[in-house]
Amino acid sequence: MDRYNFKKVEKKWQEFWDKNKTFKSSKNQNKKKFYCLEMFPYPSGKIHMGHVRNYTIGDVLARFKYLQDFNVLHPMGWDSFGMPAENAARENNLDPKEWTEKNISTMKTQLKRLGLSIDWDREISTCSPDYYKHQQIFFLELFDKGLVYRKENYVNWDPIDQTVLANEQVIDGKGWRSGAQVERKKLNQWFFNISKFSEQLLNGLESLPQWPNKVKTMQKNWIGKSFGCEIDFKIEGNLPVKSIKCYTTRPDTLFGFSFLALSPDHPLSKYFENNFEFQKFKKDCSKTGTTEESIAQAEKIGFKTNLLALNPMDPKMKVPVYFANFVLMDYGFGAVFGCPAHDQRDFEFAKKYKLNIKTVVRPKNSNDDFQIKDEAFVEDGLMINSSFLDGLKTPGEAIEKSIDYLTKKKLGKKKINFRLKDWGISRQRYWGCPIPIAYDKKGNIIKVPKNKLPIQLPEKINLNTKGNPLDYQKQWKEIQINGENCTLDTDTLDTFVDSSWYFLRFCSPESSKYGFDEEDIKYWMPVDQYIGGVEHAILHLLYSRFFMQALSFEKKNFISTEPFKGLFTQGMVCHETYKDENDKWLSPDEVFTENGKDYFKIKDRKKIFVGPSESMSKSKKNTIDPEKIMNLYGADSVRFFILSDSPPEKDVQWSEQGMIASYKYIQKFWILHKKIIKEIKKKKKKNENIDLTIYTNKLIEKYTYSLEKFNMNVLIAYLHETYNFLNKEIIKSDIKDLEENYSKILVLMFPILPHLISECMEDINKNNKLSWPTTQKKYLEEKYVNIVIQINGKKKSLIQTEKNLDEKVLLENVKKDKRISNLLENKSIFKHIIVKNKLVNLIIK
RNA sequence: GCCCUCGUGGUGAAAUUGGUAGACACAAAGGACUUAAAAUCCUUGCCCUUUUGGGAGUGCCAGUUCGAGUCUGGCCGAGGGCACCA
Repeated sequence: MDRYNFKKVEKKWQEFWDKNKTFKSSKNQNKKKFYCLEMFPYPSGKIHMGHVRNYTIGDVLARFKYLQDFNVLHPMGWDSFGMPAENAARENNLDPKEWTEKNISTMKTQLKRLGLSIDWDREISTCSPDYYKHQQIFFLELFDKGLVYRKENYVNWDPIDQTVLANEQVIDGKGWRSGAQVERKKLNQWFFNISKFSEQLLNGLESLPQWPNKVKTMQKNWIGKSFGCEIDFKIEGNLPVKSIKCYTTRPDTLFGFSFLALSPDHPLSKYFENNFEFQKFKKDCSKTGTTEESIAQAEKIGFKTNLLALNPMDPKMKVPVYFANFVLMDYGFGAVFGCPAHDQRDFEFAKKYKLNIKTVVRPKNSNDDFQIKDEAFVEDGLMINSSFLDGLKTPGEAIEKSIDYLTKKKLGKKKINFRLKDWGISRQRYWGCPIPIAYDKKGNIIKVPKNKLPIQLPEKINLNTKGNPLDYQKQWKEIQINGENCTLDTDTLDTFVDSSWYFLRFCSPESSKYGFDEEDIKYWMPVDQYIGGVEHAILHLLYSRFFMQALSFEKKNFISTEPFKGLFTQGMVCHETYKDENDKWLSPDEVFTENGKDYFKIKDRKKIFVGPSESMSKSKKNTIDPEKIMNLYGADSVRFFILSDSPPEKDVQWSEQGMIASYKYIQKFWILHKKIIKEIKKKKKKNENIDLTIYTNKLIEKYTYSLEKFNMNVLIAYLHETYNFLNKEIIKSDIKDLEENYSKILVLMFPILPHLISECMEDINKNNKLSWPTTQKKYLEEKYVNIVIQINGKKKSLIQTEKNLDEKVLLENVKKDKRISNLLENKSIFKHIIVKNKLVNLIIK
């Protein structure tokens, strides 16, 4: 018998789908729509296994929805702006555009080989002027709505390369190329006012039941709503400063106040600019870089001023004012009141500068003499040493009462605070969307008029310059606006902006007037199922949600301001790691094993070290190239395997054995298929085989259930089971309803193995219009059922009975069972529990 | 430190939501077919017993229940997230 030739078959069907535009989608008001979207890839060169997993999951769902007769939108595009293009271009003297386009073409071919049901007519690329033109229009719209503004912000600055570094380009506080100590530098940058929508973004999470709780929790924490109090501290000293504002969530601990700490960037720092010691202190702070993590790891340092802060609870209590490196300007008012006894950071700071530490909260199970010792006490407790607050429960009562007091005395007031910061969108790079803003000679901000959009990136420019390459483009920068000579902003937009609205563009990829067409949006949006990596749980998803808010702000033309109704985050693809005796990473191609335990280098047969399985990455060389695998085993096998071993939300372990098993499944299924076709075509009189019909109906039920729950690994198990069943039962005799049942089973398999099943379908009915099978109730209800018999809750036996058997008769049958009757000897049944058609539990003494 | 998630055979994992634990697959061992190998198929898989059987068992300890992998509390362990968030 012929082997299944996946190369021929897969090519045949991919060409068929292409030619017939099988997956082309258009609005159809008579049909229910389903918008299935996977996170679009960055065109880095070739697709990796993570893409294979992501797009296979999405494709199975999309094809399932096609079969359920939904009007499916399943598009694909390219997140094609970003640093790797610029880096690759610098390293190999290439043009980022050419590099990107070449990668897109390669990866598109690879995705097509996977057999995805994509409507390629909607393909978009964010680096295309057709796309970013609309983004520039959005930018100006948001500018008009007051949602874009300019302010100074710190960046990672590489003093040797004279360039701004991304956080990931800072390694151990040093520039990745130059190795120079990274400094903090202030730059004027553009911001989206995302914090304006803090409340909406937080509340919106409540309306997303089809999102993983994990992601919602992460976003909730990121937005970080807190209830606290704003306090005006009166200040005494030699500066023209009367008061300093602080935000606190613990006003109850004010009686333990022992210092006031300001961020080094606090406005008051201007009075110390000429102070040599302060300069030195600030320089020390700036060495730590801009990531919060690096600030976290730095030792706590401070600079003492001559100012004194008065305790609002008792103005006679005066404490010193410091600048401290652990206070962030971005949060609250850039000033905190220090209560060392009940905050660990304050405690460490107070220890270092020998400041007063006064305990004002005690644990519930101690007495009023309680004193904190080696660390701050931060748990719930009762107030002590705090005048009118003494004895109150804290937090809770004590916080409420202290806020009341401060409000009455007009020293403070209740305040809700969010920790969500505004989104800085300026990037000092070439390969991004130009910002449609220019400056006149006086430096005023001038919007680029719409008829001059898009501002296109200059092509084929020299990238081997220090700093931002666009700064050197003198001709390009010059622009005439209203007869005046202006200069373009040379920064480009954060690539997260590109991906914050691409799902809208997919609805109207051709619309030239505006980024999307409102009628299209009304029909297709929201995305019914969004699928991607959990690494985008916060930023990309939050920014996209913000974009919907911002675009509909003062407009309300969207059906929903939430872009993604359902979200699924898939796990990573992992592989063992290998290292040689010199601690160098080895790729799986470079090693071999004979017993599955000990691994050796192919080159010199030296033993190597096997590390833990980790997510595939180029740096660890533990990647498997999907193209190579597809050449060896075909697309259907890869699709089958990538779903088989683990539930999609968990990490999956790549296994060559598992891959081969998937390949074998397809081969043996093909052989079985040919046998079944032969059976179907026989003209003999056929026998009734109710078992097959029952099996098929049950399969349809549980298969659909698991698919809807995204339990794709279970689907694979069912397919194995189905093969085993068919292989055993069917060939035995001529069966009447074979064709009908078998074609239903094939439809179930279609989303996972589209090429193989298309080929199989051709043997049954060439012009079959496939649709998802439904079940017939009468075949799901069985005549006989298995009843578990328990004694004192433990399984002892199993009997088969008629369904819905009378309880008395059932109990008679149970007692007749040999094993049970043995166990019942000399015992009396003192209670029985019957779960209908399932179980009998006898309680005996 | 805070928040979240998860602990089931040698391995990846199922378990229709409180009712037969280990489906399905990988690996291993034994066997069948073969001159042989490959391929394919079958059996086994914790403890006691020659067998028939019996027992234990879902990280650990309690609890609720006729019955717990599933629910509750405590502990232990692993993984993930975090922006020192005042």
